[in-house]
Amino acid sequence: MIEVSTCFYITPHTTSFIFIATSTSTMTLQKEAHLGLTLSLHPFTSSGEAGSFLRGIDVNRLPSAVDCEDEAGVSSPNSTVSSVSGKRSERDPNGEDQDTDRACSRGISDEEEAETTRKKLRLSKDQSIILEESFKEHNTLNPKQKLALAKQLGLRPRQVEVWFQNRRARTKLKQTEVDCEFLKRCCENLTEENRRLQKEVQELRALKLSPQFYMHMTPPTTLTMCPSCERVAVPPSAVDSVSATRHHHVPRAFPLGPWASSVPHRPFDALRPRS
DNA sequence: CTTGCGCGACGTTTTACTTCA
DNA sequence: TATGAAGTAAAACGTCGCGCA
Repeated sequence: MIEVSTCFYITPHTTSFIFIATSTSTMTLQKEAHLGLTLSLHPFTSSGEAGSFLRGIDVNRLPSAVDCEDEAGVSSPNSTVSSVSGKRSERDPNGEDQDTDRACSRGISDEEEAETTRKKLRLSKDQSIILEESFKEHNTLNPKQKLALAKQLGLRPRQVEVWFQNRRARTKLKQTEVDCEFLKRCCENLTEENRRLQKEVQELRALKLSPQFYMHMTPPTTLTMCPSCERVAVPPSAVDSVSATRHHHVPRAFPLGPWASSVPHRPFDALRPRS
């Protein structure tokens, strides 16, 4: 069993937390590693850049990666075949189709095969690391950087370009998933809060209908009201720090009791749907 | 204003690989 | 154990829109 610990930070607006993934099989482990950006959004950048935080694991030593490494190695960077068309001048017209067995089995020539298929390159571990490092620095490349990186990796500039495009897409997808999950939780929390407040309203209304019972009681609670917007503020203990700081008005305290109906604006108006 | 070019975003296709029956 | 179907991640591609010269 191999244990993978991955730092997982959400957007700056959300609480950071640590995600611990325990992989019980090489498959799971490899998938996490291939994802690279999985659960590893950069903690403090607004752009949501992601980088792999997998540590201490030689991903490409896993069986599948080892198998493909020779083929995808830096020594044979042109093992891919670009597809038929392509307006980009960078596309390599010299790609050779090495999968002749498959071509023969389908009864077509190598040349035809080369023109109609594309061969996918598996990047080596070193190539992936360098690309990831580069992506962490800047998630887009100018032509000069692209050429330099391609030269360093032994890849074609087009391949580097495609890798960055796909990497940006993956980052965005992951960020969307994270945001979606966060909004889902917000919605759940608000629903629960709404339910609680509705119940409170019912209880308060019930109390208001029976003042003779209520008059002998001391005010049960203290609400604060904002003198500017004249709305009741939630007690500080029940509100998170973000919302508390967002409310810029200085609230004043007033007791709540059966006389509360004299308050200019009914405190729970905010709960009513706007017409 | 039009045109051509380069680039990024996005959706899709294809390939390599793993799992499982 | 071998094998093929199904599923998945990622490399590669096509297209569109935008900015710029």
